[in-house]
Amino acid sequence: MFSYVEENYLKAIYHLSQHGETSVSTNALAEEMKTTPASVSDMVRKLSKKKAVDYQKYRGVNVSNKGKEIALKVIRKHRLWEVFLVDKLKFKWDEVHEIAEELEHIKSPLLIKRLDEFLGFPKHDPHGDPIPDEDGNFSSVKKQPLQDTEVGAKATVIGVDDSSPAFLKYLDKVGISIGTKLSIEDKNEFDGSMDIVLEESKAITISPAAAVNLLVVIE
Amino acid sequence: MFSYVEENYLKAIYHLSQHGETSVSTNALAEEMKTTPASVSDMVRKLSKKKAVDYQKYRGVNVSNKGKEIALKVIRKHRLWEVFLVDKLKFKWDEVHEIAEELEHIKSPLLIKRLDEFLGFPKHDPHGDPIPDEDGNFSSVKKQPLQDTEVGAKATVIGVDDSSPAFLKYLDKVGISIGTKLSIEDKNEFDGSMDIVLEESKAITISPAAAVNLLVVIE
DNA sequence: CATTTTTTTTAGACAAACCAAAAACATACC
DNA sequence: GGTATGTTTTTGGTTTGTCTAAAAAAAATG
Ligand SMILES: [Mn+2]
Ligand SMILES: [Mn+2]
Ligand SMILES: [Mn+2]
Ligand SMILES: [Mn+2]
Repeated sequence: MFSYVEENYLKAIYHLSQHGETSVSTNALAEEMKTTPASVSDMVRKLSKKKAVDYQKYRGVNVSNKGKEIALKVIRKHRLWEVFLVDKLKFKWDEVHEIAEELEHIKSPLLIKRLDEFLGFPKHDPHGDPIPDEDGNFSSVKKQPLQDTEVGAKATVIGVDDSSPAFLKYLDKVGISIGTKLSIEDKNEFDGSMDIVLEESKAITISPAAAVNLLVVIE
Repeated sequence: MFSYVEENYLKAIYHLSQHGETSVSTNALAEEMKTTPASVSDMVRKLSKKKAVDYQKYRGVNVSNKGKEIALKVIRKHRLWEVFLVDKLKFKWDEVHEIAEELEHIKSPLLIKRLDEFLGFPKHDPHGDPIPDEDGNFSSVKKQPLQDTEVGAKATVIGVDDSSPAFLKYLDKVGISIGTKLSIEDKNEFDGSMDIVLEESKAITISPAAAVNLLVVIE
């Protein structure tokens, strides 16, 4: 029905539309998919013909209900496999994304049902992202970038906005993981960096680049 | 390096060459791959250019050392995933082949290493077939079709030569699985059927069609 | 409203897989 | 040894999926 490339496009469109604007531009999508706007235009027209996206020329794209369903199924599979890799096969959280990119395209729905059961119906993946259920529903708490959190607040890390190994390794190094509690001590006007204290009283300073990608929930 | 279709071809060539003749004919391969001789000729030429098969026109194909290595890696992955599906996800032995056909093409070698470890380094898949190690070595006991076994012999079922759901379901129904011990009571000249008694003293008669596909080792 | 930027279309390319029909070949029988 | 027979290869072509450079069109900007 849908090739794995088409599935990847739908996932990317869904992702970008969640993140930023209502409508996803051709150029933004081209950058995300590491390809050219012309290729994106081609594919988007194809997906539109298949009713997987809503698309008006020059107006950007959005997943249709059908497209959203497909995207969420792929996301569900991706995240469940990530849990499997970390919980069962002892991978580290920065090692699983690439492998899950392949596994997410395995078709069998029964496989995913059984995998979900085997993993104990997890609600979040190793990066703190929620796992949609079979119907595409998932609970979302109102998380925010650490960057946007007030001085004096106490917060808990519940996710990351950048799952690159570089960032995840950095977090490991400074001692931050999903569930880490922290308090914001100060923001430095000069360079936008933030002084925070982790639950075990460890004091660190983190850059704005890190702070925008660290998602927290306020206590 | 090799597409999943190429991997499937190599697996099929290896399989046919193990089974029957030294050299695999175009027609035999076409039948196995459910395609036409013309397509096979095409692909075989391509694989030959890539040094994955030894091939002389009109003389049939064989996997090269390189091709054998690839085939055995795919077979290893296939069988490990089958063990995973049956042992961990509670699939039945007749349900796993299709899914493993997809999973066997996932690339990460580390994934397979960890999976092997997670499964406790199994030596055989759910159908009794040996799982090659990382270097492509596997132990093979001298199994034979039940068909070729003498009246009066006692034997243990160690594999099947046909993994189709139809056959596996039939075996479930009559109470035969890997490890079942049985004794051969009689062969009926008339239709080639065999009377056997299973370990729990259950007496059954099985057709030649079943007997050729049931692999046993004599005690 | 004119210039710049963004987006789309056009026109073409490539690669992987597939197949029907024609041609070439091997070999087995007379 | 010649010829009929079945097998294999080649030819020529299709489909699907993806990609790009460059031209054209639309939108945004000042
Ligand atoms: Mn991921
Ligand atoms: Mn993730
Ligand atoms: Mn199998
Ligand atoms: Mn098997």
